[in-house]
Amino acid sequence: MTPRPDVSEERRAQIIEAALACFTRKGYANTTMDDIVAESGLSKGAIYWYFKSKDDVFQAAFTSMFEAVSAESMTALQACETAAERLRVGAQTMVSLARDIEGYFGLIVEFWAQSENRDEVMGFWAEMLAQYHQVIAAILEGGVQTGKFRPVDASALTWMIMAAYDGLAAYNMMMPDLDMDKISEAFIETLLKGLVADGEPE
Amino acid sequence: MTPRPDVSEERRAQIIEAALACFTRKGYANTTMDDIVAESGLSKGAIYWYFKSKDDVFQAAFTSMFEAVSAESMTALQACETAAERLRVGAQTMVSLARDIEGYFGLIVEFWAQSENRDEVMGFWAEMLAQYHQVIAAILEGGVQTGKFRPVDASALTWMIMAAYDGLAAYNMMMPDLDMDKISEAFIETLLKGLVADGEPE
Amino acid sequence: MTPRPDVSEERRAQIIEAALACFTRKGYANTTMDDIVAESGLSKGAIYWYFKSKDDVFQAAFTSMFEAVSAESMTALQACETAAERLRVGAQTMVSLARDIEGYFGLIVEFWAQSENRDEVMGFWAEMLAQYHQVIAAILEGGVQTGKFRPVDASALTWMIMAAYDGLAAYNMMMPDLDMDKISEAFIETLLKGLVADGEPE
Amino acid sequence: MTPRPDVSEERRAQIIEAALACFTRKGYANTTMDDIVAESGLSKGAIYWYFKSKDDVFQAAFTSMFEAVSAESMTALQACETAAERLRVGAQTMVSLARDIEGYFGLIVEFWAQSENRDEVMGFWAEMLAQYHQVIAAILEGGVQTGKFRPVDASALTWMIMAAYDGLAAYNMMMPDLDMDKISEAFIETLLKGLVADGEPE
DNA sequence: GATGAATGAGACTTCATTCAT
DNA sequence: TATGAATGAAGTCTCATTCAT
Repeated sequence: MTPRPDVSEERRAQIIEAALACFTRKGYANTTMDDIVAESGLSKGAIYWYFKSKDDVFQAAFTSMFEAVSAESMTALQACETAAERLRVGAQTMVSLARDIEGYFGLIVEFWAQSENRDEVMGFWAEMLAQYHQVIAAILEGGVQTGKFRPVDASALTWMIMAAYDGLAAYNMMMPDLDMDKISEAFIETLLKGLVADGEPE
Repeated sequence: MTPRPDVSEERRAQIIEAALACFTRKGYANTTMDDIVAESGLSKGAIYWYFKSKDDVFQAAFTSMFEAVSAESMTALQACETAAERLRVGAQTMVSLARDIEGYFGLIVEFWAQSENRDEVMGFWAEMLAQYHQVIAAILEGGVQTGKFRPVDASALTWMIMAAYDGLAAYNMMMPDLDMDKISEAFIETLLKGLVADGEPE
Repeated sequence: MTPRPDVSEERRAQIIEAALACFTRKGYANTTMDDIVAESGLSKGAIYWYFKSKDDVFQAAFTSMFEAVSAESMTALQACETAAERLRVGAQTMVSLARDIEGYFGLIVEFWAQSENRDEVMGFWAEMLAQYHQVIAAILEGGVQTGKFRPVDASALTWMIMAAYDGLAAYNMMMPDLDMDKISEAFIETLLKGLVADGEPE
Repeated sequence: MTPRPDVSEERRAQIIEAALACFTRKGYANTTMDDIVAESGLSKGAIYWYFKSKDDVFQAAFTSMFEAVSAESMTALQACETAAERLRVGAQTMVSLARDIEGYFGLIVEFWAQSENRDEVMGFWAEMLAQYHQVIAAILEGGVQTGKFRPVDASALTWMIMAAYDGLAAYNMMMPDLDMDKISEAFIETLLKGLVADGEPE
């Protein structure tokens, strides 16, 4: 009697993938557990075996996606030499993210907005955003410390840059015709103009 | 025989006020018609006498709020002399908005997300955002035309600024401890540095 | 001060006409009091001033229509010489009725079927049908007494003839393509063949 | 591990039986889903697991009843030798039907009347009535072809016979004291007199 | 007489979750 | 582990009827 191979990780991944597909396609509220069941090819019971609720599936799916994306973008950032370059690459990454996971920020907001227990959910996102914030703030601080950037409140500016790209992702969901590349470029270049210290090349 | 005074406007306002209170407190999905009934002190039938659906109540409530806010900020903007000043005042207005109508962006997204007919709802937001966009883009274009600002893609930049403030509003919902004033200021000042043409005073 | 002319009969007629139009167009259940209000051009309160409920309107409308139709068909019948002729004319009248008041029997049945208080409603129709029955039974009995018709149970046969034409009216409502004239003729002629006594001309 | 026995057919039957009981007792409109829930002993969800709407339950219930009745009467008809005999047996069957499923014609009409989409529902009845029509028309045609019956428009006459018995069923709902047997007999015998060809025994 | 705003009980349906097998 | 039938609370909306003016 060989022990059955452990399929639980595989199953979780299967469910998460299906869930993500449903959520991005139809939003959180409009996705039913039956949708996820159909998309995953598993059974209702199986979903509830691995996750304790619809909320739980959602958070797991989002965490998983977020981790994958983080790893990827980290690699891209590390290849950059200057702070300006990093900002540009970061911006491109965020635009790509919005395109790949269509409406990810809309999902975040929707999920939060319709939560019975907003306080609990708040913690979840706050943590995710904090990680994000740390990476970008480090880029700005790097620029400031090397004298390339004027002294700015890196943390504050970072929040706003993040907000801008997350907001753009939400806009893109509601207005698919926006040219995100053009918008992002106009923004980043102006910002860089404002950031670069006098007399410094980029 | 005095004709009965027309109370319909009063009733509509009563319902809208109640609805807005409920929606901002609990989100769109979690607000039931019974909540609005209780909050307004009217009956279910009365709500449906003045509005044809929950959606309809929401759109009316949101429009009414938007119009009130627009009127206010317009007045503030008209008192400004320079484009830079206008941008600063506009920013402050948007921060105030986020503080006053906590979660307005969540409502927008949630309402959009739950719509059966997203295209229809898109039109609703598109119009609202277009008005918003027009005002801000005009500020930037004004700056460019007077030579105060470098030539920039005003429309693109405007979308991003709007996205940034809507994103910030969303962040503020989920992280109420953010110092929005500081964040907004760091952002606007950097942006202005990047905008102002060489050799020009602000 | 001339006394205001009494408009109550006029109003009742107005309401009844509107109600009949609505009921035949949409059936009993699907007709709302608001439909009748709209069709009549009066107000909700006016309807309830003259009638105490939707049921009441319906019964009044039906009675009124029935009386009008009865008077008309009586005249037509009295012009006939033989019993056979009377039967033929009666048949034509019933087909015309089905065509004019489209679905009248369907309305009767629907109204009965969805009544909370079927027993009460039963009496209403029973009385109407009894009047109807009397007229037709008299035709058959006339034929029998003059020796033109074989001796038959005139009352029983009458019920069935009435049922046939009312049933046809209902069928016509649900299957508008039925050729009622042809169907009625095939029926009446066969029936007359079976009725006419041996050796008698029609 | 024995596989779970499939109870779905049993459940459907359980629901259909409960529904039929409710519908015949109170009519279509006055039967609520809660009535069916209570009568069936199942839960609301269970009903909607097996049927997608109240309409769907009704159609399933009616079809099932119709099929049961059809099978029964077919057997009875096949035992008859002559066309006249068949007509008599058919008539008895129709009277029994009216007695057993009191108000079936009311249900037909009511269901039709309340339909949003009458055309769709028409198809449902049309099919049912067409089967009915085919059987009876075949009897008449058989009589004509063997020379027992005079040449008549079998199809037209059939519609009227059906209408007569459905009409009678409706009358019986509203006037339960009618002696349907006597009425039906007087009718069929007269009709047969009119049908049988000269010089033919029955 | 007449108006029409207001009422509120009640209907159908959805869907996250559970649990016997 | 896995299944999918079963649960039932909760939600939106309709509409006959009432009543202050």
